[in-house]
Amino acid sequence: MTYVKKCPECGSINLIFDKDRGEVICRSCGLVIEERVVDFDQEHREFDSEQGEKRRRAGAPLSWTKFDRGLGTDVGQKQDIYKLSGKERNKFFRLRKWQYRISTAIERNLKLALAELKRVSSYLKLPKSVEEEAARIYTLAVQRGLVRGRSMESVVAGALYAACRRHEVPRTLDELSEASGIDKKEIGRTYRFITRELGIRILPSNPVDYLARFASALKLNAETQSRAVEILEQAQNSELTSGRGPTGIAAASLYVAALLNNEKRTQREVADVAGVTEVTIRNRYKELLKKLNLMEKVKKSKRKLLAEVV
DNA sequence: AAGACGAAAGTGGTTGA
DNA sequence: TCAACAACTTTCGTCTT
Repeated sequence: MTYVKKCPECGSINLIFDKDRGEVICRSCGLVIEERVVDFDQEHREFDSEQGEKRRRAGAPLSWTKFDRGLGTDVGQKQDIYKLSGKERNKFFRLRKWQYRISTAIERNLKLALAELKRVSSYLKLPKSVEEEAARIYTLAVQRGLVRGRSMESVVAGALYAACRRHEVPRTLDELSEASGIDKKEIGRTYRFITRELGIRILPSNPVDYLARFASALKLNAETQSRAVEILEQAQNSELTSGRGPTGIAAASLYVAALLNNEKRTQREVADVAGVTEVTIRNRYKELLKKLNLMEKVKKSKRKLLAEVV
């Protein structure tokens, strides 16, 4: 189990992993390359299946979407209890009670919250990796006491939004709002709050990430979509994109691309799927025409349309 | 009649003193 | 903490197709 393949000092590939000390050492020059390495290999050999069974210790993979990360034990499962009697049984009930008490507010909160998280995430058809990330963020937020004074649901939504952004599968605040039933502004607020408090850095989302989804919602063909990507790239090169809402830009690019490819959609239609207003599309669209010298192209394609009709 | 366009006023958030 | 500010929205009247 080695991450390092070559010794940075002498370039030798003759490395040895000292399990007891947790170090990777170069055999040629003696340099300690990595300290405190955790050995993930099995620490035993199996000579037959019986030994394997006995020695293998494994469980379900760790998951942040379980409130105790998939670990955990319940005291006293039904069948066990009836095998016992009297004193022993009382002992079990006492233990159960204690466990219930010990499972703090944090854990109970997590249980509920993660259920909610799964609900929203499956509603939005988010990939597993995003769900895991969101669960991690939420868990951190709970541990830091950031949920206090905020509704659990809004923090869940905020965590999901952040996770989406980090994984470059952005959903709009509107979509999140619809899925979770939380006000858009509220989600935005908690999102900003928890990312700031947890020091999560998030790149401004790229309009391109929205194109595919919007295009399919508008039933535009692939050609139009790639046209929109081109337009978007030109726009970014002309610095038309900074400081603007990414959804508005994506929407305007699609609108123009649709015009050019004779697949016209109304501003209203595009505006609706992108969750912006027609006015915003118009503004972006105007800028696109002016700066990218697409004016003639659009007019030309309009003339062509007319000519075809006549 | 529907869509596109543009002006004007309002909203929520950021920034900088 | 407050005011200035940019982006975006809402609303509404007008023009075009």
